[in-house]
Amino acid sequence: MREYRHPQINEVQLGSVLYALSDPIRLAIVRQLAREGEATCAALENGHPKSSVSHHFRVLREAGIIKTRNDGTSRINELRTTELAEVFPGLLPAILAVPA
Amino acid sequence: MREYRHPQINEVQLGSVLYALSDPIRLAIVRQLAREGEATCAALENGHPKSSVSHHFRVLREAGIIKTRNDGTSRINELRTTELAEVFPGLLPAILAVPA
DNA sequence: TCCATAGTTCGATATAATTCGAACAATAGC
DNA sequence: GCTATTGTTCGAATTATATCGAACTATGGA
Repeated sequence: MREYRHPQINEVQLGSVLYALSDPIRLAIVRQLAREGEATCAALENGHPKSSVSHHFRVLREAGIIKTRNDGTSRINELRTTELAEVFPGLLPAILAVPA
Repeated sequence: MREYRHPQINEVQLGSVLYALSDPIRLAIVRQLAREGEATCAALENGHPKSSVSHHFRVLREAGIIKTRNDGTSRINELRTTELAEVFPGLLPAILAVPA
């Protein structure tokens, strides 16, 4: 399967990041990735249909919040924590500190 | 003119705050309020039609980000900086630290 | 090769948000 | 009371987003 386009970290827009994280499903995905480090898409489905979850991953990926790599038939996702801290210091920690 | 409903600070939802701030016009309003402390709606119009600006103020108000009080025919807006810091510590500073 | 697994993409529907003019409301001043 | 100023609300058009089934792609293993 083909590679994904991930934006360069300095192309990442604050507005897109905030928008992506304003959705409860996407925020839950991000919280879980923060806890677990990495996870496949399937591990983050939580009962939602695959196609919906795939959409949300795309939004997170294109906003610059997650990085997805291929591993066999799976995709492994992780937060771009360090890079995001460079351009938006304190933002992700402040969001993740809020109790779910 | 009647008073506005402002949510209690502990009713404020993270998702609503992030959504409200994901819009460029609303973020610009918030940045200007952070610089200037308070401002009337007219001072924040920046060439947009009144009705559009009024809509954005409402979104910000209902998200819990700004407080609006009446002063004659004007409304004076200010950020709920201290209260927001109680429930989402570091969030607003992190956002405002990003260069416009 | 055949089949299962993991995700993506397409397409259609439904819901929500943005935009802005026009009409309205409230206050201040003359 | 009349008028100007400030902002809200309504209504309608446009645009964007979410949702999810169905078809598809790619990989791995028997």
